[in-house]
Amino acid sequence: MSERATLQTSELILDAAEAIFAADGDTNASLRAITAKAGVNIAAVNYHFGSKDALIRAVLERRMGMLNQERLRLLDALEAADEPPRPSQIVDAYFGTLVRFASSRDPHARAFTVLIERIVTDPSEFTRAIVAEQFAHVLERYREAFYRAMPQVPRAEVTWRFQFMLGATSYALLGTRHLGPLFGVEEPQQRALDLLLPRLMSFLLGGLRAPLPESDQQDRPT
Amino acid sequence: MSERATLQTSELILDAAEAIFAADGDTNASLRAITAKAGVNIAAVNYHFGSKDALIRAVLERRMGMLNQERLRLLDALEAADEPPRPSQIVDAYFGTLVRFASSRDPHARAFTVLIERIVTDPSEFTRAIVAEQFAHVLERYREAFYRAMPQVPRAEVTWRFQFMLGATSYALLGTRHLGPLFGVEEPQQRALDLLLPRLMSFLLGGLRAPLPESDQQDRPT
DNA sequence: ACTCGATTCAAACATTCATTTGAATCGGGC
DNA sequence: GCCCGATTCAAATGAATGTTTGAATCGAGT
Repeated sequence: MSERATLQTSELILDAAEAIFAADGDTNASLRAITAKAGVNIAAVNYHFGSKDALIRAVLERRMGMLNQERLRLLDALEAADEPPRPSQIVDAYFGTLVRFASSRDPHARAFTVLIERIVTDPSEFTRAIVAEQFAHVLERYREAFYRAMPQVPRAEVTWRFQFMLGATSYALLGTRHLGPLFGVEEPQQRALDLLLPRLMSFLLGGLRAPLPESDQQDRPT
Repeated sequence: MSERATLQTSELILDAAEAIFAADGDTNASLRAITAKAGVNIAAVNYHFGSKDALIRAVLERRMGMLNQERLRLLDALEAADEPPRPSQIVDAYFGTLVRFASSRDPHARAFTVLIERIVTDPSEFTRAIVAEQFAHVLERYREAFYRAMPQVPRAEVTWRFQFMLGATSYALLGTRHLGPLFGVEEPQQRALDLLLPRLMSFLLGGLRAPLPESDQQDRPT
């Protein structure tokens, strides 16, 4: 079974790596732990992927494509409509997609959400570069969609608020398992995720539509 | 110089560790790199601190105390006033303190800000436990201050919004060096930090005061 | 001038890691 | 039924890590 087996072990490794990277971090996770969880030999990683770095890249690229695809699909639909999309619709297309991904019944998808959120704040130049490279064009399209939907707000202001929204969403997702104890919040996991989206949406839109800070005339129009 | 020298090398190590932990992450940073930067012998770490873990704890505790002190001082002042503190004042006392810390001219303080923000999302149980243990009582006091300042908002809602604000602030601080390239934002570092606080404040208050999500009657009053 | 505890230092130790190696094993194509 | 490329495996390799060791060095107290 030369071909079936290859796919089998490759995906066994990818699944195990996804889970262990999410739990322990990418540099902290050892190939021995990953291959043990996958039930394959250590050398299989280098045979199928070439190196640990290549494995990390493969794990990330496998799922980021899904996120990108869904986000672009929703944005295309919004922009194809008669009326120009409203900010709340863009926010839902971008952040709602991620939260729904995190709320998925698929434990692999849930693990990946934690992984991707962590990597954005990671110190490793290598992993952040992968994420940036994969997300760049989607972020660009959404940023421009926000610009068009909020023409009265200076672009620098919109960019910052986009970034703030990313942070709030990141903590919302990481929080249910990492920050929760810090707050004493103890809602059941799945229920917390179900309630999360409307709560997060209210907050994001409130922040996005907040009055501009005083005396913030940009002095350097781009 | 038995006593002077001890303080000297201890603090040389702490300063170097702070910088390298912030740059590379705590598990990723090696004692050899730290002691090389500090200009001391490798064994000095174990002699003065006992272990790498103890060094990490020492680095964190040294500065978290400052943050806690300032945050409690400001909150005490607010609560000692005639009128009860308004949400915007509490937000400024908590998040403004952090941003001002990050905008400090002291490069050590700036490095520490990045370090602490990273650790909150770290996979390592060990470091997160230290941060949680150090911050717990301050978070608790601020959370209750928000409860009192916003009696009409359900407590669970306030807690979540507090957490969203933490995330937005975290990305605001990490962002100027990590996420910036991802957006193509290229403002000079210091100027970006000066403009950051008013921008962040508008966003946080907008989110905090946003209308409640529909159909969010809590069904389980605590 | 000397002694003694505190501190520094170079070297070694034990462990863990990613990666490589070369033989063993598998299974479809002739 | 046999062969050969693809795949798996146990074992070894070499580099990097935190920690320990024991001798060398320092400097205040007498």
